[in-house]
Amino acid sequence: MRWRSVGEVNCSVARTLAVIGERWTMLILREAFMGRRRFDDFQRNIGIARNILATRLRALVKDGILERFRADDEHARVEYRLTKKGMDLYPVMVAMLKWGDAWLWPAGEKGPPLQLVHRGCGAKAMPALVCPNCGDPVGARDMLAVARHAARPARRSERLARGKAAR
Amino acid sequence: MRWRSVGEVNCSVARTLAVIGERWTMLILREAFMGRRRFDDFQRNIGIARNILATRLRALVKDGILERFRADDEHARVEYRLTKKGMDLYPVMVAMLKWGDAWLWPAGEKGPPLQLVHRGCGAKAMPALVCPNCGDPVGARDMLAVARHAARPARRSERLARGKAAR
DNA sequence: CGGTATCCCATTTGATACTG
DNA sequence: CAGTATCAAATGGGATACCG
Repeated sequence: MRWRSVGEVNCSVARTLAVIGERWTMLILREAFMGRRRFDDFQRNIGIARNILATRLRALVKDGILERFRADDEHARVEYRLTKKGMDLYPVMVAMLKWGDAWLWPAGEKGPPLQLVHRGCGAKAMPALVCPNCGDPVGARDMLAVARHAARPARRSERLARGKAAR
Repeated sequence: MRWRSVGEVNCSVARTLAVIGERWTMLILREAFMGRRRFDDFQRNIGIARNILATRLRALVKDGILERFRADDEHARVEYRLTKKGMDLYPVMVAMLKWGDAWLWPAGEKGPPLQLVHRGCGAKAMPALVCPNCGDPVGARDMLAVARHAARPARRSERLARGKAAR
C-alpha cells in the first residue's frame, strides 16, 4: 500500500491518520486548542516554515477541522477556528499529552509545563479513559475488539482449517 | 524549528509526536494491540515496505514501546510485544479509532468494521474521556490548561499590561 | 498581517532482489 | 521467517524573498 491510499482503508485508525497523521498537524491543533487562531501566532509558536503552515491550514480547512474567518472590519484579520469536528479531536490531544507527561520527562528535568484543570469541578487532573457503561477505567487489556459485521467470531479450530484450505 | 528537535521541546504533545508521529507507526501499534507480533504479519496487514517496517520496529524497540523476543526453541521465530509503555498508548489509539468512527464514514459506506467490548461489564461501547475526580465526560471546552510552574494564573488585565510594556 | 513564489536540499518511500 | 541491500523516485522541509 502507498501512503496515499491509507485514507481509503477499511479502518478508522488508518483513516484518521490520513487526516491528522502528518508531522506538524497535531502541533497546529495543539495551538488551536490553546486558543490560538492566527497565522503568525501559529507560525511563531510552532516554529514551522510559513509555506508549510499555509499548506497544512488549507488541508485542515478542507477536511473540516478548522474554519477560516476573515474579520473584515479591521486590518483584514484572518482567524482559524476549530469546528465541532476539530473539537472532537481533543481526546487524541489529551491522550498524547498524558502519555508524554508520563513517559517522556526524565527525572533530571523540570517536568511537564502544563496542568489541566476541570472547569466543572476544579480538579487538577488529566482526564481518564473509562467504560461509559460501568465507569471503570480501561486499558489495552480491558477491551476486546470484535468484527462488527461478523455473524460470530470464528473459533481457533476454524481459523486453522481455513488457513489449511488457503494453501 | 527543524522537525528533528521537536522531541526536545518543552511540550509533551511535541515529544510524543517525536516518538509516534511518523506515518506508519500508529498502524504498527494498531496491529500490536490487535495481538499481532510477527514481522511478516505486520508487513502483510499494513502493506508497508519491508525495509521501512524494519526501521520502524527498530525505533519502537529503541524507544521502549515494543520488546523483541526470539523464541529460539523453534524456527528462529521473533516476536515483538508491547511493553507497559507501549500499552499505555492505548488511549491514543482508541481516541483515533473513535474519532474516525464518528467522522470518517460517509453515509453510503458500510460503517466501521470494529466494535469494542469491555471485558469487565460486557458493554459494547467506546471508552469515554472523563474527569477522574467527578466522573463527568470532558471535551475541549471543559478543561483549562494552566502553566504548572507559574505562581498563579495571570489575570486578563495583567496580560494586557504586559503586552503594552513589551511594545 | 497573511500569505505566495522559488528553489534547493534532506529525508522518506517503495520496489525488488537477496540472504541465513 | 525476518530481515538487509540497493537504488531510484517522490515528497516534504526550510530559507528567503516578495506581495497586497
